[in-house]
Amino acid sequence: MNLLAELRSRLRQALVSFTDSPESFVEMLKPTTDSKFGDFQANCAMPLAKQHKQPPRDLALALIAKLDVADLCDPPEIAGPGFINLRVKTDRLATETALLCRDERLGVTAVSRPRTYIVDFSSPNVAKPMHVGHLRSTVIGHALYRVLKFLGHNVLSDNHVGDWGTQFGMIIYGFKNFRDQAAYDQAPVAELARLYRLVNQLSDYHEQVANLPKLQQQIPVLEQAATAAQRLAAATPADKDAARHARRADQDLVAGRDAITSAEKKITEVQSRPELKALAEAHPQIAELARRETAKLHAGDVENKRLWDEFVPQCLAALETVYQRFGVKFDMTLGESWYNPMLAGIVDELKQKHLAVESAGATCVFIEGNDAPFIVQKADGAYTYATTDLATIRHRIETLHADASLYVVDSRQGEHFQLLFATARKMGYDQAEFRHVSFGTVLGDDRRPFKTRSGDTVGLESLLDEAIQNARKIVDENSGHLSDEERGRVAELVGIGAIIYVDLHHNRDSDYVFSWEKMLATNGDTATYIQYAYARVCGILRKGEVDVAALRLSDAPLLLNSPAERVLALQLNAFSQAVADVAVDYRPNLLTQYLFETANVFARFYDQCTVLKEPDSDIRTSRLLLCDATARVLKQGLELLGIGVTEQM
RNA sequence: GUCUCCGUAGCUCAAUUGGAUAGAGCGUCGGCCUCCGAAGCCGAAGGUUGCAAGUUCGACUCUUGCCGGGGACACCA
Repeated sequence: MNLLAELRSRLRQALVSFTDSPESFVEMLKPTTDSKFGDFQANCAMPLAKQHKQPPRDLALALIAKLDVADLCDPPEIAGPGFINLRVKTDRLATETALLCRDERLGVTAVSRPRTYIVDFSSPNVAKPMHVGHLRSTVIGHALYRVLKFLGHNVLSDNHVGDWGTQFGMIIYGFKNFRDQAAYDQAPVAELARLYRLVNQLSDYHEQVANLPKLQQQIPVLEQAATAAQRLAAATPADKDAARHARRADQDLVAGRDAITSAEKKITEVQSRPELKALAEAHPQIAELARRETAKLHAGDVENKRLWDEFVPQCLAALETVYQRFGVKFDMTLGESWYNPMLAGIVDELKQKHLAVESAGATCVFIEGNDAPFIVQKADGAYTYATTDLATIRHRIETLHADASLYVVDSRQGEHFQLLFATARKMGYDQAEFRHVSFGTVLGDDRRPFKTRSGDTVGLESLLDEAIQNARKIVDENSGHLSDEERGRVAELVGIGAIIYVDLHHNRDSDYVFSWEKMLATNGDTATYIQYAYARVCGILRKGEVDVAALRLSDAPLLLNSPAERVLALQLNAFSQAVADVAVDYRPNLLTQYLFETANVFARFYDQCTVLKEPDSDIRTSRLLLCDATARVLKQGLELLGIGVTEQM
């Protein structure tokens, strides 16, 4: 039984004589913030009292009189301004826990009305190797996918890869002009990645060379503006606008100088290397030519399409190896190219419905309240990712019959999704839920957003390798009892688990600072801590040669005589709620938090209650039941997050 | 200029969406292995939640203003 849900349901019944809309008050029943207040607290008496113009404690008293929880709780107590504190009867907790220990799904009941969810995550550009910037989408999306599925929903994961954009023009251009055939034969994807970087760098070089004079000319202007603004601000100290302008002008000047430094750096990088310089000089129009290759591909050029057909499967296969290491599987990988045939139809429909209009040569949808247009066709006739995303929505709703579509994408794309969803609703797709499950940026040590262009980005593969290597060192120090092969397997679980956990345990809205130290940590609030707790429970069951199947089949009672046992039992009963909470607002960190607490509560239990050495056989059996259930909760919970466990480490 | 997000312990982050004394981890200091796995447990120090007003029984959370920072803003996805 989900105790919280049950108590809320009881409260709902009690509330009918106090309010017509009990739901918001029902949700004010929560686990206590401090165990001295009992197990659950209802905070609804205060706001209700206000509605009824009564003293809150009086209202709390009246509410308690209507609240039928005698079978579940000790008599409710009123505390402070009108908090109602509930403490679950220990014998009732014991019988509930006994049931939980026998339940295959650990108290998590499947939803009564399953929905069809599409979870859209990871979605890298197939032309470039994945880097740490792709971590969050992949890891968060995968966790949500597994949680929703476990809750009984019908869930499809979709990797909406970028396989049709300008980057392929660059690769094709690079392939035609710069390829190292031997390198390509040996490691095609690496060679393609090199070609992409090369073409990108050369295009960038010419752009910077062209831009630099303009940037330099601007400096005196900016300097003048800054001094003038400062003078004005100094002359009128009370004028806040003047002060703000002065600061702004200062910032603009700094930004202008930074732009020059950055441009100069890019230019010298090419010029300082003769072979690069020669290539740059030989290909002055490279950016335009690469764009033309893209256009030819889109127009159906035979040669470019042949190259594309050759490249894409190899790129996808390379991505697949990374996903395998993370244990991620997609139900579909429908990239941009897949929607290509539908794009013209989308634009036609938008025009027909008078949703799209022409503006400056481009076809745009304007959403009231937004200055920026939603461009569905560029002036040159090319479609954009806006068009693709609309086609994707149509497919998901008309063919896949999705009730909800989750886009696990960087928060920087918030405006795009706002416009996308608004446009989709105008097109008539207004029944389904569209949700941008946004997440914050991964920052560098300098607290600045991780830049992909800088060249210093950490590849996802090397991140994994490093984590596993580091874990291996720690495993070697700690696990003399394991064979070489077993240690390798454990190091992989620990290393990859650490990475996944670091990402998931942050609130997804927050930015977080990438740090090797934290990525590799195996103590504290980490996956390793929980995996270790799991291994310790398994150690008990193994040493005791416990037949867990028989144990679960037995009708042995749960005995909760010591505080540590009671706390553990309560914690295990909260599993179903923790899983459900993740799905409410798509927040996996609620589950990492729960699992860390569970492991922590178990560690205290482990410290305070002997199991195998317990002389009283009833108590021993009861504790073994708790151990078994703890192991299963930890394992199930970590697996929902995409993290594996091992019985020995 | 418009829009948007953020500011919490030395560091990295939470805070059940308005609840009781703001919590974890790391780091620091101090205890605990003749006892089921010490990758562990227990304890201590560490805070004017950027600043100022307001809303109310009650504010990290909501409102306004200010300070500081990130990000997005017409043809890249």
